[in-house]
Amino acid sequence: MAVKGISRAVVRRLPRYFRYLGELKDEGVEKISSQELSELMNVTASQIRQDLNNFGGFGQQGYGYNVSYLYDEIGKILGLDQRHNLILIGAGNLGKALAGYANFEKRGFYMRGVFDVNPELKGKKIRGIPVMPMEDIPEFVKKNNIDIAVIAIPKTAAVPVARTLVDCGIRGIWNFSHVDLEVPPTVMVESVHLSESLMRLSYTLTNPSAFPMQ
Amino acid sequence: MAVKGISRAVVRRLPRYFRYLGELKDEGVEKISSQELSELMNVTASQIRQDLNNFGGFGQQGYGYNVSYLYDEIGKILGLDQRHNLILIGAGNLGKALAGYANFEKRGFYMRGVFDVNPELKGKKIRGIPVMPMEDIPEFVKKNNIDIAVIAIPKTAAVPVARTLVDCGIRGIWNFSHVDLEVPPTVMVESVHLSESLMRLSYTLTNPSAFPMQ
DNA sequence: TAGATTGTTAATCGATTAACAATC
DNA sequence: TAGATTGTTAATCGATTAACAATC
Repeated sequence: MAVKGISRAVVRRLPRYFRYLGELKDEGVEKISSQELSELMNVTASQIRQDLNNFGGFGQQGYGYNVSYLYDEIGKILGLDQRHNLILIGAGNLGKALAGYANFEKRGFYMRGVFDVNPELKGKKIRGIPVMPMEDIPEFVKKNNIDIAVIAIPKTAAVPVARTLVDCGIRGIWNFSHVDLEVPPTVMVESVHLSESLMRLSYTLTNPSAFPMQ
Repeated sequence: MAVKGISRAVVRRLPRYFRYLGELKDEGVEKISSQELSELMNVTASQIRQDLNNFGGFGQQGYGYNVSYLYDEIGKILGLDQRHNLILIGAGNLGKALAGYANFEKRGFYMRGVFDVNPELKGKKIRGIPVMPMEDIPEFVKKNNIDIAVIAIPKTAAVPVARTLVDCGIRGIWNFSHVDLEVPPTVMVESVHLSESLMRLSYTLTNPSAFPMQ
């Protein structure tokens, strides 16, 4: 299933296809053409066909795409058929919000441990998981086969924590701190810079002429 | 300052420039060349110069860019010199995390009201702001000159709320619900689809060959 | 002035769209 | 078979990079 040489632009769009197909599936829609899907998603049918064909021929000429099959296939491409063990670092408001996101488990993401610098939180439970002190991270990651760390702490703390995580063999980091973490090329980082997102909204409000069509 | 015809790619990068320049400024760095900044940010110097020149000549040949001046100018381009009045819709974990983000005020974003469907929350305070019932939204938006609504509620609730907001003249929506909100072209929507972000991370973990260089 | 570095044009690269032959 | 729609190639468009003249 894994295909190399997929452009970033395509990867960025895949989860959105997955979301729309999931909704169609829930609505009981059995088949859809690239044309119909393109109208739903506000993209071109050509782009949909090009994107999907990076991974194989999922459709059938004269028919279209089987919604349920395509949904499953994109899920596999995204690795959602596999289990991932996560830890959360930072049990503040944002961390709690992320840990509490119920759908994660449905997609194979299991929160296994929560860590925080605040000693008062030690032993308290977030979603049934006791909060542990930061120094326990390395042992926990190794013993529990942790793939992904969710970083929801200030940037000054995030940099050394990322180093620790890399040293104990983490594979991926979902980064919410306001810094671009530098890691070896084998470690994948996906950052969500919330303040940058808000600034983009601010830009479009300040410069409405910039996007006349949307 | 507002310039039209700026590409999406440039707008996406602007807040990142702003972040790096802010850090340089805090470190007391006075001037920087596109070359130096490019090494710091892992982009090309050419791209930096092209991006900045969309908005004017902020540099000086033979010298480089004045950090503090460039920081201020990009801030103005992003509209961060202006005040924005926000409301939060949805006082769950994520909503609380967003309301509690202290730096917002520093950038001119003021949280004025919080709304939630849960009657038990009514009158309780989030960051000093009492939670109000959803039906109070229209009056509150109009009376308090609200620009931006932050939507942190499930998608089924988000769709009708967005309609209400549009009807009472909201200018921008910062959308955290898992749906693409459909609004008139005069209303700006910036969506943060957290689950899509996590799926992209999952993809890169499942298909490591896809990004050999980062 | 000489050296450095921008601003900007031209060249390249990559991503999107259009078109159509293949095929169900 | 005829009609529909994919898979895929070719054309277009846009974004990035390279190069260098302008200029501080």
